[in-house]
This record gives sequence, C-alpha cells and structure tokens, in this order.
Amino acid sequence: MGRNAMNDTDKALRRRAFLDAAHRLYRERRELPAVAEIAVSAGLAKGTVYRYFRSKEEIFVALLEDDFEALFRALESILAALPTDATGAAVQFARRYTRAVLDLPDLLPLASLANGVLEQNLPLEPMRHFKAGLAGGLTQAGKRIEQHCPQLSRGHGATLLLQTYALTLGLWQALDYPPQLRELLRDPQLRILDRRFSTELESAVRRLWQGALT
Amino acid sequence: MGRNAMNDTDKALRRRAFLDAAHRLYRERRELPAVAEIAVSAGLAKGTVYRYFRSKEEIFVALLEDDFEALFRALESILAALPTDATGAAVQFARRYTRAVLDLPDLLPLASLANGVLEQNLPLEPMRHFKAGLAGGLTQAGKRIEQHCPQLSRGHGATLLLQTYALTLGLWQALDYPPQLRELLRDPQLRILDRRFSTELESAVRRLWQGALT
Amino acid sequence: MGRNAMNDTDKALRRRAFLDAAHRLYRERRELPAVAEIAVSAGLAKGTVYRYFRSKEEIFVALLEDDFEALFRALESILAALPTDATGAAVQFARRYTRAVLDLPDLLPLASLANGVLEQNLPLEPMRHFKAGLAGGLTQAGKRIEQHCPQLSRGHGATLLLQTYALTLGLWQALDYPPQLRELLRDPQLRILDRRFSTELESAVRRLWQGALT
Amino acid sequence: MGRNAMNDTDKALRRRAFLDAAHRLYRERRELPAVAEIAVSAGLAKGTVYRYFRSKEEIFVALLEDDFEALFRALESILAALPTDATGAAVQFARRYTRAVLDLPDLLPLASLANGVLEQNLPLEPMRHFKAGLAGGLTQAGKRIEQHCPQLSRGHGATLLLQTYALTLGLWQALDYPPQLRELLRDPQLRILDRRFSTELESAVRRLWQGALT
DNA sequence: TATGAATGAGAATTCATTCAT
DNA sequence: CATGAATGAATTCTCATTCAT
Repeated sequence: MGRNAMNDTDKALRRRAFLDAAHRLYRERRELPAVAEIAVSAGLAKGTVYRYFRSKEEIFVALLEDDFEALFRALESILAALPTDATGAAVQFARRYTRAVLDLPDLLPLASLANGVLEQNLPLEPMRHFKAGLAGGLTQAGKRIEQHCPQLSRGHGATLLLQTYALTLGLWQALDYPPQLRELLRDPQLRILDRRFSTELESAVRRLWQGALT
Repeated sequence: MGRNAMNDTDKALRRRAFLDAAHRLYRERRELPAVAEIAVSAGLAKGTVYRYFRSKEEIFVALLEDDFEALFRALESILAALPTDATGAAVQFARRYTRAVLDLPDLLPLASLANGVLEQNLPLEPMRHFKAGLAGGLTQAGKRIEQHCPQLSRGHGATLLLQTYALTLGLWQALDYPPQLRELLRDPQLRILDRRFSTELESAVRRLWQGALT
Repeated sequence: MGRNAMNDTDKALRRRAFLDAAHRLYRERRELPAVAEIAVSAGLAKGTVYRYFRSKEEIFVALLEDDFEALFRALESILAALPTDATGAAVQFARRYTRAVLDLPDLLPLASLANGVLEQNLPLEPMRHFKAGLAGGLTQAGKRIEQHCPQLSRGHGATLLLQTYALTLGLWQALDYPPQLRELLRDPQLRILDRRFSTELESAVRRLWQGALT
Repeated sequence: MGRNAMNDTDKALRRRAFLDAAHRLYRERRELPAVAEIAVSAGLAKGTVYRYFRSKEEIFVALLEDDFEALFRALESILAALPTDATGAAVQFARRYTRAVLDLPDLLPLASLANGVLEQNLPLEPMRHFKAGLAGGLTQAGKRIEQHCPQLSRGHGATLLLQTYALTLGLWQALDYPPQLRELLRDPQLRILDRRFSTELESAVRRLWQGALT
C-alpha cells in the first residue's frame, strides 16, 4: 500500500488520514471503530496505526481535540461579532452558537464517551495535552467575552462558557434518543420529553446568557 | 441457595435483592458489575438473574430508575418549601438541589453511561417504562414549580427542570476527573479547569433559575 | 456440543479430555497449542476451557504434572526391584530408568519449556501445587533408594535422584537436534556431537550411580 | 548516526557493537531484547541489524557462542593445572569449574532457551558454525583431559565433558526459581527443593569425575 | 423455578522482517 | 551501506446469554 512517509509533512498527512478514516467510520456507525478497520479504511496496515498513535484511546482524544478546536474557532468569530447590549448579545450568541454546535455533529456523541474512555487507558501525557488545549481555548474565549461584555467581571467569561458547554452536553444526552425510542415519545404521556435538541439548546443558552449579562 | 419464589411478593423481593446487590457493587467499584457477581452477591445463581431481568441493560435501567425516583422525591420536598420571591426561590432551590444531588452519588455516573447503554441492547418495553417514569416525575415536578412560581407559564416548569438537569449532568461530566488527572490540574495553565462540581453547580443553577423567574 | 458435566466425575473427565487434547496436539506439533485448538480438539468451546483451567499456563503445568507422576510411578517399581550390590544396582537402575524416560516422550521437551513458562504468568497456587508434587515424589523415592542402598546416608537418596534428573534433562537438551541439523552432524568435524541420547543417558546414569554407591 | 562501514574491520566492529548491546540488554532484563532496542542501544538503526545478522535467532546464537568460547577458555586453564591423582583432580576441577560457570552468569539462561530457539528459525549455516565451535572446543578440551587423566581412554574425555555440561544445565534449570517461588520453598514440605545451585553443582561434578577417574 | 455448565464473539497490541529512499 | 516506515500474523481471555437438568 502507501509509500513511506519520510518527511514531516507526509507524516502529518498520514496521521490525518487515520483520523479522517476514524471520523468517517464513527459517523457511519456511531461506535468507536476497531483499529483494524481504521487502518483498512485509510489504506494502510494495522501496525502502521501504532506508529502514529500509541493507543486506540489516543486516536479518540485526537478526534475530540479536532472538534473542540473547531468549536473554539467558531466561538472566536461568534464572539467577535457580538452586539454590546445584553439582550442582543444573548439572543445572537444563542442562535449562532446553536448553529455552530449543529455543524459539528460528532462533537457531542464523542464528548459523551469521553468520561468513560479517559478513565481507562489513556496515558497522562496525551490527557494533559488534551486538557491543556481545552484550558487554552477556554481562557482565550473567556477573555474575549469579558471584553465584549463589561458586565462580566474577570474570570466569569470562562465560567459562563463552561456552563454553556455543560448545558449543551447535558441537553444533548437528555434529548438524543435512538430512532425506535423517538417514536414512542409521540405517546401523550411521554410528549413532555419529545423536544428538539436545537430548539431547547438555543432557548436555554439564551436564558443562561441573559441571566449572566443582566 | 434460595428457595423458589412462587408468589408475587417473593418475586418482587428477589428482584430487589438483585438490584440492591448491583447498586452496592457499582458503588464499590464504579463500574457496572458482571452478572455473575451480582448473582453471587445476592446469594443466588447467575441463571436466576435472567428470570428477573431480560438483559444486563435492564438491570442498569432499573438502577437508574431508582436514583431518578429518589431525585424526584427530593425535588418534591424542596419545591414544597420554596419561598415565593424569585431571588429567594432561586437561591434556596440551588442550595437544596445541589445538596440532594450530592446525596445521590451514583445518579450522575450512571446517567453518564445511559446514552451508550441505551443505544445498544435494551428492548423497547423497559425503555418505555423508564421514560414514562421520567416523564411522570418531570410533569408533576414541573407543575409544582408553576404553582409556586407564577412567573412561569404553563409547561415552563418542566422545561426549567430539564435545563437544570442538563446543567447538572453536563457539569458533572466536565468536572469529574480521574484522580491522577486531578493532580495535573494544579498546573497554572490548567487551573481554569480545576473547579469543584458542587460549587459550580450551585451557582449555575442559581443563575439559571434567577434568569427564569425574572 | 458436549452435554453439561454436572457431577464431579463428569467434570474430572472433561478436565482430562482437555489435557488429552493438549497432549495430543503438543506431540503432533512440538509446540504449545493455542487454547482455541485445544478446545476444538476436545469437541468443546473455547470458553469452556477456562472453566477448568485458569490460564494457558495452568494447562501446561497440568501436562507436566502428569508426566512427572508417571515418572515417579515408574521409579517406584524400578527401585522396588533394585539389586543390593552397588554395581548391580547402578547397572540395572540405569537400564530401566532410561527405558522409563524413553517411554515418556513428552516429559523432557515439556520440562525444557518449564523455566520459560513458569517465570511468566503462572499464579502462585498452581505453581506451589506443582512443586509440592515434585517435592513429595522426590522425598518418597529418595527414601526408597536409601532403604535399598545403605551406602547412602539420610537425604542423599533425593540428592542422587535430583542429579539423575539434571543429567537426563541436560543430556536431552544437548543431544536433541532438529532433523535437518542431525544430518549435519555426520560431518567428521562434528561427529563428536553425534550421540544417541538413550545410550549416553544410560551410561552417564550408570556412572553417576556407581560413583554414588561406592 | 554511524558512518558507513566499508572495510572488514569496521564491519566486524559493528557486528560486535550489536552483540555487546544485546548482551548488555539481556543481562539487565533477563529476556531476549527486541531488535529495535538492540539497534538503539548500539547507536544504529533497526534495519542495520539485518545487514549483520540474518535473523534475531542468529544474534542469539552468536551470544551463546561468545559464552561457550569463554567457557572453553576457562576450561583450558583449569585443565592445564589439574593434579594427576584422581581424587585431587576431581576435587579441584569441581571447584574451579563451578567458579568458572558462576563467572558466566548468562551462559545457562541463554543455553536454556537454545532448544526452543534453534528449532524455530535458524538457517543451517549459522547453526553449523555454532555446532562446529562446540565440537572443536569439546574435542580439544577432551584431549586435554585425556592427557592429564590416563584413566580415560580415547574419546572419553569429551564424553565426560558432555556429561559435566549436561549436569550443569540440568541442575541450573531444576534449581533456578523466580524470586516469588523461592520464598515458597521455605515451607518444610518443599524444603527438599531448596538447594543452592553452586553447592549442588560442585558436589555433583566432583562425584561424576571421581566416578569417571576411578 | 433455580441452577450453573457451556458457549463464542470480539479486539488490541507487539515486533521481527522487508524494502523504498 | 544505512535508515526507519510499513507490514500483518498471531493469540489470549472475559462475560452476557442460553438451556439442559
């Protein structure tokens, strides 16, 4: 199969090829794919995966990192364009943030697995790297919020963001049902649980931000 | 070993014995125990488990149901004693709710596994039963809130509750770290992630309710 | 496949079936067979093996134990019929012992693997059991020798036996060649290594015993 | 990294560097080191190993050859100084030989692996080379013995040596226990197996030689 | 109804060896 | 000659579930 990747660029490309394959398979199956499948899907051999990742968990974290980076990038541009009045900011942030989250359809399913996976096999170093990325993004985006929203005192930007994320992850887990269950929810007795994630998220975030900014 | 359980009372007791054993083992190990262990710990045999539960997932859901019932009971008494002014209600609810959540140490870890487990094996019937319990509790508690908080129009009590729960689950997952990782967070660069769940939860809930009631 | 083995007799038979299968496969391939193969060859399933042995190593030790027991049984009858004069005893023991060893064609290859295997995975308990069997056999046979050979003071029977075994194992390893190598040894330069194990063993043991008894 | 080794001296040096690295690693870990580690430890690259050895087994045999050569050298000087009387010769040989064996702490562990390794992968040529070395050493040392011990007729020097070696290897395997097992042997029931290799070896060799020389 | 013996799917990882550069 | 990227074979053990007794 693939020719040798001798220089750093080729290596980075190859690493990315594995990640893309993993991402693709995960999207299709909603399950962490086996290493062998990732390799086949990337057109390389099983053993080669281990030249680029020390363990299966490391692949998982890299996937998650990708999505978080994308989320932080999206936040950056959303925050840059925030209106200055509290209500306007809350409304617009909620709308755009919800859109951004929906544009990253793997982020929440992956993040939902994180607790289980991270407790298992992951060596400290990649774990630290992952958390450092989160911390960095959070710090930076937190500061950005504080610049735009003078109502928030120092440090409270990051806190608001953390709460926003918690709400997002929790709502997704509470409202994401497998298809067969979805149908059951039409029952009047269960109707109260039959809510669309996107709608609920937008209104919850709006409320949270409104509360925080006033 | 156990005599045959012929009447319904005996059956219910036996079912409960398995659940108690499972709960106990889960609390000790923070891991879903193997069916064989549950059986041994309940003083019965492995095969017998399957006369009371169709699958391991069904045990899991029953466990979760227990904890949710306890949470709803706690909510009941918290809501019954809620002050009528918005701020007072928010402050008191946040404090008491946080306490109640901490008193159910298995609820959040179990709930965090729910998405993964439910997507897998669970037959529709126990799933429906579980969801019906949730819906019932949510409806009832939602109404109770609406009685105490006239600011909330019809149906918004349940919504607020759902958001509260989402915040709880999401924060727990974001802030629960394995011990070794916990130490890493002392690093100044990661300090921003080093937050206590209980503190964060209380303040986030307070803010959410304040926003909802004003 | 096989019906359930509910009572102790059936269970013992089943355990033996696995051991026989393992023995058979080892003899064919001169390599420790994979667990899956043992199971298939015994007409049962892979998982079933683990109801009877805690690990692959435990199978190995059981095999070895079988052969050592057989060797000790053979020793028993050889020693019972030993002439009383030193030379006669040495000569007869050497001849019969060599015959007994040749009648256990797996003993030495298996024993040659023992050091490697035992250092690896074996839990203490089966290890202890194995060693206890060896110690018991050695003690008993040692006493028997001392009864027949008054030249040997207390404890020296076991020592002589241990030396005899060491000589056996060492000679086998030094003189057992894979077939292709065997041909090379016809070269005059290598002729000195081209010895038959059985001949060398018999004469070495005779010499050792002669030395010990006089 | 290493410059190209163009002439024979450089090549020999490089080969030796690999062997020294392998030897060093084996001594540290009591396990045949991975090829990659040998390469790194020798300051060269993995692929380079295969320019000097056709397979991992070939490295192993070369290691063993080193140790056997050292043993033969030691024998040479031990035999040169042998007393002429049978008892004196036996006593002194046993003492010095035991010392020599203990001075080569890798010889016996390596030799114990030999049967397993040699049966596997080794091409004929290095195998022949190895055996030729053994045969040569054995022949020469055998003759030396015969010179010093007129009791031994032609060819019996080598035979005695082979028996001595077999006793050594067998005793080592029978008496070398992993540390955890060692403790078990304190049990009175197992005490009979709790013997020091060096003591046993010296007395067994003394007896063997005494028997051979009288 | 209770038991527990039997089942078998399922997957990560290492490492000797090859060969393109 | 040296390198190191790629390869892929090979195997153990756990554990939810079934079903004969």
